[in-house]
Amino acid sequence: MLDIRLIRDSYKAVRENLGRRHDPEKLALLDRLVEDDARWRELTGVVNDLRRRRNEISAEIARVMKEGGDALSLREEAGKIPRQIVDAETERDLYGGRVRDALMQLPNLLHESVPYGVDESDNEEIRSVGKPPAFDFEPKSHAEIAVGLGIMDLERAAKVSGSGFYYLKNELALLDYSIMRYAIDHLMGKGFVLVEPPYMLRRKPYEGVTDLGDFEDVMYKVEGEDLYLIATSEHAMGAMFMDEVLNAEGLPIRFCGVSPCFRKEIGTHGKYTKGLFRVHRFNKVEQFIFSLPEQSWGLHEELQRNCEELYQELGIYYRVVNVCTGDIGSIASKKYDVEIWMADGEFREVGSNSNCTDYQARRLNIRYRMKEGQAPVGFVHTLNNTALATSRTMVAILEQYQQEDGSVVVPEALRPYMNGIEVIKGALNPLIN
RNA sequence: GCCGGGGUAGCCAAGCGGACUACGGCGCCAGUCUUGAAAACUGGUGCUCCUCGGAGCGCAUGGGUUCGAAUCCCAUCCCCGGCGCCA
Repeated sequence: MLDIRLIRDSYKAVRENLGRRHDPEKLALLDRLVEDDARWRELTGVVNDLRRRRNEISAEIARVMKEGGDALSLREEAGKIPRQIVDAETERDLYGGRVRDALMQLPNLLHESVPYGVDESDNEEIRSVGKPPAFDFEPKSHAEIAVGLGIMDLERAAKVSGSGFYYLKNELALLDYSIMRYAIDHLMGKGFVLVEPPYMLRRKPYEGVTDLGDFEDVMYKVEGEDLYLIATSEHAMGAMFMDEVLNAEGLPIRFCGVSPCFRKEIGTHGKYTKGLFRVHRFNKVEQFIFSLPEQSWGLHEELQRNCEELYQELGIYYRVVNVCTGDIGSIASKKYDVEIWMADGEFREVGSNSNCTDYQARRLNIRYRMKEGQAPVGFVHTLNNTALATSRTMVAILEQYQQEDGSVVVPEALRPYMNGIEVIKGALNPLIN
């Protein structure tokens, strides 16, 4: 959420910034917001005047009655006011509600270093690390490999749950847990606090962390309850300090969240959906930071280094892009995506790293104070980064570490977590195909 | 799930239809004093709007009763205790 006062004071600059997103609807929304806000302020004055009249007369009635007098005519006059107040309030609230709704729909302001562009083809490649594996055979997709090894079953998952689900077995299930433990150990070693959050959130905190459109396209709602399955632990961790004031001396707070992620993936037809790449549930280890405003840009780079270390130690070939103004989404002020190289020669996103500045914090009312006992001075900044999403990391490992015979070499960094398994051969469970 | 008790400012806490302009304390800020600090004393300490002098709002949240609600009524949420159920 943007600061209404910033919009009032710097309308032109805000409009120009939002204009870089190639979304004319948002600009129209902004213009309407400014008009509605002016009307709201006008009506607030009217309501205040009426309330002042009422308060004055009520005080007069109290005084007269205390002196044993009869306040009949005053009471009659006072009796007319509530109706007027209700009418004026009703109109004021109409505009107030419109202002609030518009504020909740306006995206974050973009950082100046975000490249200008229309869609993902305009994202700016910053660097690539590693190199494509030198196969002297025709490489297979991860789905072919995993099904071939008998360590993944998509058909039976589709039978009972529909497409986008999977059964993982033996080495691949173990690989999933190994990736999580590997990422957890890496981040805890850097002082991140490990958090296993609630897997469901109420609507109100959820509106604070995400785009409202996600309630239709992304999150699963629990029937008959005010609860939504989390699409990422980012959401549960961001909401954690809702309506609180944090002490500056305790910032930044670094969290390492681990959870399953549930996503409807509505509107993703036509995108790459094979195998484990785009699924309705996967596990993820997430970095999340609450910081002071002046710390967040430095921390954004720190998160990026941390997650790239994870890919580098795994020996995965990847590249980093600076996501452009047309592709960045509404919450982030700046976003880096990490994309892995896949066996068909394409790079695809495995994780992203966002500085959300004060956008989520203002929606969630998470402020900070300089010292215990002092008044809050502003909103914290929040940052989130996919350390490792297990599903897509497994895609990278299966495709980049595959061998001609269909087996897959386990990256050395994961072997301690894989009971020492060096090569996945799929021989552990011969009776189930 | 049932029965009690509760939710008041950053924290603790009083008030329980009209002088509430929400008692008091802690913390915090400023001033006095001091070489400096502490202590002591004095004042301040939430949000919104505008015509910067004010006004309005604020007692978990949302409704209602009333000329007037922190106070009475209803609903919801959360916390504590007891009972029930349970991995």
